[in-house]
Amino acid sequence: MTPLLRILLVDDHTLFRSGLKALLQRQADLEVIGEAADGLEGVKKAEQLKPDIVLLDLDMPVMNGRDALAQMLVSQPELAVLMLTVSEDGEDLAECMKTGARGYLLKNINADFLLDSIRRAVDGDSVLSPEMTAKLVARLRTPIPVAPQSELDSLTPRERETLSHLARGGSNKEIARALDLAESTVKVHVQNILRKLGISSRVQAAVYAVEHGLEKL
Amino acid sequence: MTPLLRILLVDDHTLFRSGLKALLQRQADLEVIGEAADGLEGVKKAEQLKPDIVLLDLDMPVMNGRDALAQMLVSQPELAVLMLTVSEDGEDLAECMKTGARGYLLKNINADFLLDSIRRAVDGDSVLSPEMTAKLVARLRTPIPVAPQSELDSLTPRERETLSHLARGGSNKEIARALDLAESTVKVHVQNILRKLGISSRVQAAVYAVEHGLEKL
DNA sequence: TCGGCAATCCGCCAAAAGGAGGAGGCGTTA
DNA sequence: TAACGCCTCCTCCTTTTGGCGGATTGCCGA
Repeated sequence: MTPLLRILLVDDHTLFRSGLKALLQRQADLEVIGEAADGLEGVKKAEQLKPDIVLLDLDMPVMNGRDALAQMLVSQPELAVLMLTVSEDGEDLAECMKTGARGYLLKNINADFLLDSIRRAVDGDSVLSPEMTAKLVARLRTPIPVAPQSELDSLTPRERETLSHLARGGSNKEIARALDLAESTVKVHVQNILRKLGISSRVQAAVYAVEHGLEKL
Repeated sequence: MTPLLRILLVDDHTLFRSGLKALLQRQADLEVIGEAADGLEGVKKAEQLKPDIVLLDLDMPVMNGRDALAQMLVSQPELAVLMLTVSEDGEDLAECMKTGARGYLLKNINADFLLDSIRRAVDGDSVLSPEMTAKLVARLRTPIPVAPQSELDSLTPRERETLSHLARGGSNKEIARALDLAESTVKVHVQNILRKLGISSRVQAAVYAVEHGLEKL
């Protein structure tokens, strides 16, 4: 016999979960082992129950599906997660698949397609709603323009220099040595960087620097 | 009744065409109106016969499927063309879909999937073999190869989770709140992360996380 | 010439991080 | 059973940060 596939349902609509559960339980090889009504609860249940697959809604209170997905994959990178949502947004799709969702299904799919998708996802395949396949292909045709130059220009040259050293992990004292400054001066620069970037810790500043290709300066 | 879907088969294997034709003709709503054994011939027939959909092989003499696809779309931009091939190469897939193929199917698919795909493609949907969906998604993820696992898998799940929060700029206290832990526990995790990654500050850890695509997790 | 700004420093303070040790629980594996 | 790794938490300690408040110099443009 085929091993039982243990399923976790995460969706904030109780009725939707109930219906889905009834539908899935009719299959001999499927078992719903848990439910959650928001992302945070979903992450916890995924951790506790170690399901074979998670059906995850996108739009939920407390923690949305995207973040929940990310959290689940941190502790269980091989977990099969199928997004099950109403969002036909190509951005949502791309984000989820990039993050590592095993599939992205719209709630308008029929039962057979869902069942088939569940089994395929557990086997390691990626599955998409037909409509979303088209969106993904469209994305392929228009890569992504992106080129945001930003509040980075509001930084003074010295501040940028300080930031680049900061992003390499130096302490204020080390940065001061490297730039031949007093530590107090470096602290002032760091303060200004934080204020201008609207953040509150040097760690965030470092991440910002890396994401803007500033760490190599 | 549903209108007849007029199909053109382009494949250099005669036997494959025969079999496919027999299969398709069994469907009341499908009709094979023409065949071609190479890309050039395929382009001509597509021009003459104005089919609703073309099933097009990739590897063919005289003119390959990619070029034939491009040619067909010049004169009939709205023509539905399904690539039907043995190539599981992600490059082939991406090229064909960029050029404008309506779908990319491997020859190992079953009949039902093919019939379903034909009807969906004519309706304007994009269709992919399940295996190729995974390849496309993988392409989406390429910016972050994730591949260089390295020291990263020396981290325990909890440490990875801690690291991902750290990379978002959270203080130990905030991470503790997020993970529902004591701050002291988070400090232990951070210490272990620093030791395992061979670095000496949380800033470096955050940078490492970002460069390894772990910050969104 | 004056105001603004970048850049350089001070001191002070509370909070956070880094580092070392120990310790109990829990599950897997030898 | 014992050993091991992981997770959890603790204390005690030093160093680093973040966040104030100043201050001085020099440059540039209105």
